[in-house]
Amino acid sequence: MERPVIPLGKPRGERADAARNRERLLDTARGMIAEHGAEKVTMDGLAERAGLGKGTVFRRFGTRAGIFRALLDADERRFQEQVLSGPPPLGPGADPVARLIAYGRARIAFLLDHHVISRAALDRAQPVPAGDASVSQIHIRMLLDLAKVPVPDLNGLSIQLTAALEGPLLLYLSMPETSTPPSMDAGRYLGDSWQALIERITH
Amino acid sequence: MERPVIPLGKPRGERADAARNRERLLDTARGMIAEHGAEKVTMDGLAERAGLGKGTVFRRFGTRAGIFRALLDADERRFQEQVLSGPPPLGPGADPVARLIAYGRARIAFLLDHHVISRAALDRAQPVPAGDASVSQIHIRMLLDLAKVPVPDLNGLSIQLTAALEGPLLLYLSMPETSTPPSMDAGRYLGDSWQALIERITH
DNA sequence: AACATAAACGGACTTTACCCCGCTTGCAAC
DNA sequence: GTTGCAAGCGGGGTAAAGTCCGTTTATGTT
Repeated sequence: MERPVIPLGKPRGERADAARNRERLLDTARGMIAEHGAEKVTMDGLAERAGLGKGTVFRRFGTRAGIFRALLDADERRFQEQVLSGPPPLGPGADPVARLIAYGRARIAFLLDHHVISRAALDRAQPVPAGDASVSQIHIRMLLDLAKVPVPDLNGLSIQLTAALEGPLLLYLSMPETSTPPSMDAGRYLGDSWQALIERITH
Repeated sequence: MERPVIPLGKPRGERADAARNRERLLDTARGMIAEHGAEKVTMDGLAERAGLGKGTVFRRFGTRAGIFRALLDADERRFQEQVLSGPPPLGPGADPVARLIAYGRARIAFLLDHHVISRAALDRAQPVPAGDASVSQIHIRMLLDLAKVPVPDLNGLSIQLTAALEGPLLLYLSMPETSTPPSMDAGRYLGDSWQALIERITH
């Protein structure tokens, strides 16, 4: 009879059908991207192919970009695991400068791998899939701190380094010459540049 | 009677009415942005308010983002004039490192001023209004070269510095703390960070 | 098992970017 | 002034994003 004063210890987690449908939608989206490219993924199309209503798709992901962000999140989580507890030099254990360099190279490879989805996750209404960049930024700041880089403003530097790392790929700033899609060469090129930048900054 | 082999020395420049209409559209767009913000500028609305057809708007600017790019271009040109032939330290005449710092500060101020339009000019189909970034990049590369910064890859560094400079504002990467729109403080903050970064890189 | 309720669902509806194509017009050559 | 025509114009048409709201359903409670 009596109603507990605070009846919601947990906000009553996601319903089972909802979870199932989310997976189904993500799978379907992956399939559509593989088949026809990210550009061709429409909300109607996705809904229909997944056998669900359009309203459901929007309820789940809010916006078109949201789908791609969700897709990224999964891989992003795996990436972070490597960074947080994988083997050195990416993971903990190595010299912070070496880790910074390794992080940059790994991140570039990751963004290169995911650049189609990353770009599709961009959204002029809420442009930065904040998760990605922030995590990079926090990690970079931590490593700079560990490396004892003497700099007046650690926060500012980490913002800029994050931008220097992710900007070229997210903004698709000019690769060396070509305007063709990024290749493995580009990864090597950007990785080397990153290393040079870090070495220069850390003396 | 005889038809010249190459009758089109010049591709017959823009027609007078077209030029007039472009100006009219840009003015109208500026007005609408000032009144209701960039988000509220729709192609139909713009066309109607300018007393023109929707088709005309698209013929002129190609895409919605194109309008904002055109708007930026005008101011961008004035900015570049300052950089190319204004007084030092922004213009020529000062020490390259000082110019690099001045350029960054000026650019940050410019982007802050125009951040609404800049952001609106972003377009997931062709994301970087290539003009802006490239010009920054070329200028930065030139100054780095003048400064004789000994770096294995000048091009790579200039790409990264450009991203470091423009990325935070274009991507709206996290400002210090707030998620509120960028303020003058942000400009100072980013400017100081930029200066520190440049000083560190150039020893 | 029946119930209450919040969450999820679906699809019609609205809005907006962008395309198409027949009509009009500025411009230059005669 | 007439004429040829490429360029410009306009507005109806399409497709896709995002909103709304009435209906259905999972889940915790009695």
